[in-house]
Amino acid sequence: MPAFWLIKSEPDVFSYADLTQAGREPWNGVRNYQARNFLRQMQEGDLCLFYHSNARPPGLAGVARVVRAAYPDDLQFDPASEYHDPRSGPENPRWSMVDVAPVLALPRLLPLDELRDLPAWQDSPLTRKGTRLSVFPVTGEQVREALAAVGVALPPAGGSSPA
DNA sequence: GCCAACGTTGGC
DNA sequence: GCCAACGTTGGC
Repeated sequence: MPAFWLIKSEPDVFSYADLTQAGREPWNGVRNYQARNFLRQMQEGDLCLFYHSNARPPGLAGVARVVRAAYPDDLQFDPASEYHDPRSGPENPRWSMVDVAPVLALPRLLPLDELRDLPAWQDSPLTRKGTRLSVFPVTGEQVREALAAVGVALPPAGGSSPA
């Protein structure tokens, strides 16, 4: 039974369309412990709602799938990277990443404003004021409601099974 | 271990 | 571009 997550990205930096084009992408650069801990819980096959933050409007753009579970984020070792962490070394990697692949582009962006109106989204790090967490779990009901709002169903690619 | 200063996130 | 909220850093 796959779990469900939400991952944020600024579309100016990396959009869902970019993921579609890339086919697969390491989800690197996460430098927050709570988000990292969620990354480490991800399993291959888990589905991720792909959220566009710092966008107009912000909202859900697509669904992605975890295609590789957590492994060390290579950018932390790269002095030239803005994500370099001098406290981290190959023997004591501090930061993790997963690989994700596109599953489904939503037929239209589902804006944050509409998400706020959905019953299952009343209590979420996304809609809670002041929360900036960029990776967190969502419920199956949240996924179902969000997809229903744009007229699509849970993609079978995630391995969702009937009850 | 406290806490002020600072940096970042992200909606507006 | 503004700014509220929050995480991290570092002096003590």
